[in-house]
Amino acid sequence: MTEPDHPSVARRISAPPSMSALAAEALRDMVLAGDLRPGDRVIENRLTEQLGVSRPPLREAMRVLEQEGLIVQVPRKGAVVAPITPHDIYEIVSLREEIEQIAVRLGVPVRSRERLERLRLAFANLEAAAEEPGASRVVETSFAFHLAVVGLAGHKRLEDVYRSLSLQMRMCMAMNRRARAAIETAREDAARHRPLMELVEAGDLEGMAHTLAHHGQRTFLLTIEDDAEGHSPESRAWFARIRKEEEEAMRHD
Amino acid sequence: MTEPDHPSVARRISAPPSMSALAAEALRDMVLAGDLRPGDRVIENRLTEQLGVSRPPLREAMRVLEQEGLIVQVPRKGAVVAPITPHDIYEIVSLREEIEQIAVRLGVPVRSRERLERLRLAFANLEAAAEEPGASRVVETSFAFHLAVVGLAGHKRLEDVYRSLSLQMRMCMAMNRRARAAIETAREDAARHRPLMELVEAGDLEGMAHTLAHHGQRTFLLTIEDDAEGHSPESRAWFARIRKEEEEAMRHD
DNA sequence: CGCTGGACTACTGTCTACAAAAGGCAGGCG
DNA sequence: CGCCTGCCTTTTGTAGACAGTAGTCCAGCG
Repeated sequence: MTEPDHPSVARRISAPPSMSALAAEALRDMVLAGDLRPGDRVIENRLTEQLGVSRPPLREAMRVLEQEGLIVQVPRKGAVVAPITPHDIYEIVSLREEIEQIAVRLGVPVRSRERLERLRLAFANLEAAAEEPGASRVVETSFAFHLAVVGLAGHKRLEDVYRSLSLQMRMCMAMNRRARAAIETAREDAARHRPLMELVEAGDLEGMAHTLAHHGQRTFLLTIEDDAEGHSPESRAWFARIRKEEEEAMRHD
Repeated sequence: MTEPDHPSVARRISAPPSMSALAAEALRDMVLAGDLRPGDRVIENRLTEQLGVSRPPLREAMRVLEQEGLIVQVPRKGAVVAPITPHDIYEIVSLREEIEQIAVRLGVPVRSRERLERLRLAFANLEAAAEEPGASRVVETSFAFHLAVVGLAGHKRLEDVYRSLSLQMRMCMAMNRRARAAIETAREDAARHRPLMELVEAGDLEGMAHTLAHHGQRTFLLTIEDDAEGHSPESRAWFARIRKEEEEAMRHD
């Protein structure tokens, strides 16, 4: 008779705090907070004593981070935090935007009550965070809101890709020395979410697609230098186009 | 003096045959070949002696397969080959198609010589495989050709997602008892790749986008039952729409 | 003074072993 | 006869240790 306990309650626990999951979360936070910057080596032994876990769970965690695109593993060399070139920025932002468009096209017509409710909750959180003095929660809740918009489609695979891209984007924001500016922009950007929410409630598909286009770029454009190395032909063209559109939009304000 | 060996040649070996990679490949082949069917449990101990590797590399391999969407891990229950519902089919095929559209839109205008060359190679392989009696290589090379089309965009993240979706699609094809029919369709479908290739050479963006739309569906529609369980509202609507479009297209032939 | 060869260091890849938890099965009791 | 409970088996999660390889640094020679 060790413990009768409650054999049924364990069923509800969807997250038995496995060391791997904990390690993954801690590692992800380190990257997102900028403690680990792109290009930094990720040494297993160092991390194990730093996080207080053994190597196997840490390796699992690194696998997760790799899947999320935050670190890359080189076969016999070890792992590094994913280096970010302008081309990567191009990939992340352009794909992210495309996915938002797809999600809206697929999800808005459905108007699932449950998913709409989740979106409203995310919106409420966002507004609450915008009121707070600290700005860190603004970034987090803003990303959560966008994720909830994509979630309207009820498309798991689409959501997974979007989640990864969002994480990579946050890593980029943490990386850059102009991150503070980015956060401020995010706060100002939060005000733009209200009209978006109204379009959702109205079921205005076209309006949402239009609003979402170039919505994230504005925030993000400030976080990088365009004279950095690692440009590809398409990324160079893309940056030029975005900047021009941005200037145009500024004139209209 | 153990071995002077050739310390320089090892540099060129990009793939030191790590046990994990080997295990991943073997496991993937098992799933794609239908030896492991969706819903089957993936027992670690059984697989280790079957593949002749130890548990750690096998776990790494399972992580890779999970990332590819071929298996799912339930925390304290073990792993199973990803079960496929009609809703999953909807997700896979619809997203795959969207990505092809994006890739063409981004990639065709660039006309990178190197990527075009890769595509031509894939096309040559496909034509060669279509001549052979065995049909297995037709499926493989057909998927490779489509991947090369997506590769035109030079968008790594887009390609990765596409690769995953293709693998899941192949798993579905292996799963179904009407797989033989699907393969035959793929062979007939191979003939349709020639006009697509010509559109690429001509740089006809609109034409490609139009040709790619509903291109894969035809092949794939045969591989599933529409009366299966696991439908969602959107998947049901999607199936209905696709079937109608398909019938329409048949009439035009 | 520069280059090349070798040895060293430190990291990753792999394996064996242990502990804990969940599910299945059998036996007993109501 | 059915249900509940306790044990057992199976399987995963975790830990620590070992070997192999790649990169680096130093010393010796040209």
